[in-house]
This record gives sequence, C-alpha cells and structure tokens, in this order.
Amino acid sequence: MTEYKSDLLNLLATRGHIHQLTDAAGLDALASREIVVAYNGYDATASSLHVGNLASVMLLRRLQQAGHQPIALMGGGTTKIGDPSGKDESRKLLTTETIAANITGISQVFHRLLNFGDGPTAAVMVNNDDWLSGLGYIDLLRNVGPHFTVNRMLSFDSVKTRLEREQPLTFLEFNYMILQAYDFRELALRHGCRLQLGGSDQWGNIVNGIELTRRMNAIELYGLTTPLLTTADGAKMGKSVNGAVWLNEDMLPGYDFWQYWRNVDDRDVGRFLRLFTDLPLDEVARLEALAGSEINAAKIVLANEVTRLVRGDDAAQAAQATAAATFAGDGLGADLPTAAVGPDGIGVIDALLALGFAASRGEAKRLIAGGGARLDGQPVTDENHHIVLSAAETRLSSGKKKHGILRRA
RNA sequence: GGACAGGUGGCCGAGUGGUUAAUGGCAGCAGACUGUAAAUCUGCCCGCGAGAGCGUACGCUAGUUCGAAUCUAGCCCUGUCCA
Repeated sequence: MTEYKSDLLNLLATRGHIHQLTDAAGLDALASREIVVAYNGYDATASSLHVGNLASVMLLRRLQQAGHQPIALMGGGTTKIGDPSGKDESRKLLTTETIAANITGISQVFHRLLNFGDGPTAAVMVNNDDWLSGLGYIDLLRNVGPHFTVNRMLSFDSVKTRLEREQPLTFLEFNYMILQAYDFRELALRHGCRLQLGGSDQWGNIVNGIELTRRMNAIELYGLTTPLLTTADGAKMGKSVNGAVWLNEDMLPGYDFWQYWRNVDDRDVGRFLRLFTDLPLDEVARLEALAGSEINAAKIVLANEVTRLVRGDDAAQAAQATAAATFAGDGLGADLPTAAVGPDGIGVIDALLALGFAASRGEAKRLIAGGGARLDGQPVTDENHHIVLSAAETRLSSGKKKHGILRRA
C-alpha cells in the first residue's frame, strides 16, 4: 500500500476507502498543510439513504476524524434532472415536494455520523437547489457551455453505456454532468471546497467539475472515488430480503438492519469492519482472522458496531438481544415483528400475511407446502391449520431466519 | 417528416395462430447440508380458490378468427439511418 504523508490519505487508504485519486501527490500535500474542505453529493431519489451509500457517509466521517471539513450536498436541484450514471433507463421525474421530503429523510443519518457543531471542521449541509434553480439558461450556456465539448461528454461511461446498449438518454439527463460540475465549482467558491468524493461511477462527473473550475477560476480541485461496493459473491451491496437495506428506521426496522450485517459473507467481514465501523485496525485484523464458525463472533461485532453508528446504541442492543433470544434459545425477542391474535385464533395463512412473511395467500401456501413455515419450531404442514394461542405469545417463522410473534390480543 | 428495426412476466431473453400462465438464464423464496456464512443439490416462483377451475397478463386501441403474445389497421414509445 502506498505511503502518504498526510494523516487523511493514510487513514482513508488503510480503511479501504480509496479507489481512484485525480492527483494523489497534490491532495496529499494539501491535506498535510491545511484543513481540506470536501463534499459528497446525494441525490434525493428516496426518503432514506441505503447501505450502498453508507460507505460515502463513513468517508465524510473519516474526513472529519482526520481533522478536515465535510460537506454533505443534498442534490435538490440535480435530482430534478436525474443522474444517468449506472442506470440503463431514465428515471421518472420527481416532484419538487417529493424531493423536499426526501431531503428531510436523507439528512437524518448525517446528524448521527457527522458533527455539525462549531469550529473549522464542523460539518456543513447544503442544497444545490439553492444555486441551480436560479440559473438562467442563456447565462449558463454562455458561461459554462464553452468549457464542455459534446465530443468529450460522449466519451464518458455514463453516456457511452446508454448509447452502446441503445437505451435512450434524454437531453435532460445529458445535462446532469454539467450541473454536477457546476456544483463543484460553486462549492469551491462558496465554501473553499477543494475535494469531491464519490462512488467510482462518479469519476467522470468529478473530473468535469475539476476541469471546469480550473478553466473558469484557475483553482486546482481534487477528486477521490471510493470502490464500488459489491458483496463477495459479486452482487451490488445493499439488497436484502425485502429490498434495499435502508439506513432510516422508518424504512427498515433496527432488527432487520442488524440482521443484514450479521449475515454478511465470511469473506466480507474484514473489509466491512474497516469501512463501516470505527474499530481500531488491529482489532479488525484480529476479528478478521477468526476461522470457521468463530467468524460469527466477528459478524456480531460488525452488526453491533454498524447498527450503533447508524441507529444508535439502544437499537444495537435491542437487536442483539432479540437475535440471541431467537437463535440461541427458543425465547422471543422484543424486536421481532408482531401480530395480534384474537381469542378465536387465526389461520396460518393469514398469520403469515399479517407478519409480512408472504405477499399473497398463494405465496403463503407455497411457503407452507415447501415446509418453510414453523410454529414454535414445528413445521406447519396443513395450510388450513387454525392457530389458537395457548400461551400469550407464539413464534411463527418463515424459514430459519425470519421469525415473528403472534401475541394474544 | 421518411426508411428500417424493436416494445414479452423483477431483469435478460425464447416464442410468429390453438396442446402457451408463456422455453431458458439471472435475481428471489423454501428444503437438505452447515456456522443465522459460502458452495452444492432439490422444490417453488401472476392473483383468487381446498380443488376441478376462474380472473388477469406479452406497449395501447380496434379488428380478423371457433381460437391471437403470435395475423391486420391506427396510435404511443425507443433505437439506427436519411431529411
């Protein structure tokens, strides 16, 4: 691994955050002599960020830990355009109201992971709608337009893949990179921002911003991209049983969030501990070295640490307690999904639906037919089985991992 | 505006008049094995129904036909080339 002079780059490198740097030596020198202001942009396409975004939020956190200043940029303006990077198809356009609501949701996690207090390294949150919305079309074309050639824009991956796959790329989306470049320049001027962070798919957009600012203002900016996070079996990170692994509590219960980390592939444990927790590196090395079933201990640490950072101490403890009770003993954890059952009882199928273990009656039946439904650990074979609770609580499970509680109403 | 190609289930992709709820792959769910891991093997994978079955579905609309994802017409959308 390359040795850097600055604490910042050394920290980022050892934690596994660096994929590409535009000018490693230049940035290294800058970080060694002054506080670097850096930003990462987030599109407001959903009301919460998900695990796939977490690495970049952690990156902002590291930046602050190393004594520099993070800016979280909410893409209120750029979301109105839609980033074509990494997408085969155009996204539906979101309304201004939706975008505003999404920004409120997304910003929550930053308050947990970044310090917005006072001082030169206090985190800052900005919204690019503040400057993008007021732009005049002709002005923008005259000021920014001359610095972009279509020839070069066409050479960017985000554009090229669309064209090669013969997928539509609208002029609207084509302009996204220009606005993102404009953002970088704007932040450089307003906040003295010198560094843009982003996923590896953002390389082209970042380079454009650097280029534009050099031409228009003769300011030297830097870019750093993070590795595209895939799980060891090659899938994009952040998908789980019920879709995306959201960072916000209202989108995904703490227990499920915890379980996501508890169930990561053996091969991912070390990498994830470095990226997503603040554990010291020698501790990570020790945990990572655990072999066989002992690695499960490391996964529990991972789940606890990440949940603690993102959801808070209480959520982490509750989730771990529930997991321990559910998997080790035959007890019931308080965090499991629960459905109330009246004195007349409930059919298994309805119970499975009530707990969210099946999306339709047919799906519930298939689950039962496949032997995946269990009542207090006993497989249910009859899809018409009627459950009348003999105890205050009964455990209903779908498979080995999904458990829920039927509670007497 | 013109010529050509195309629009199929979450995704990719077969299917060109009935036996097609639609081959196959991926993703997903479950079972076995295990360590709440991976790999592997097996089953499932539109909705309703206990079931025979019913409903809905192959861009949209209308038509031809006993019968259409498959044929015809119009429309919408996408791509390529031309203007």
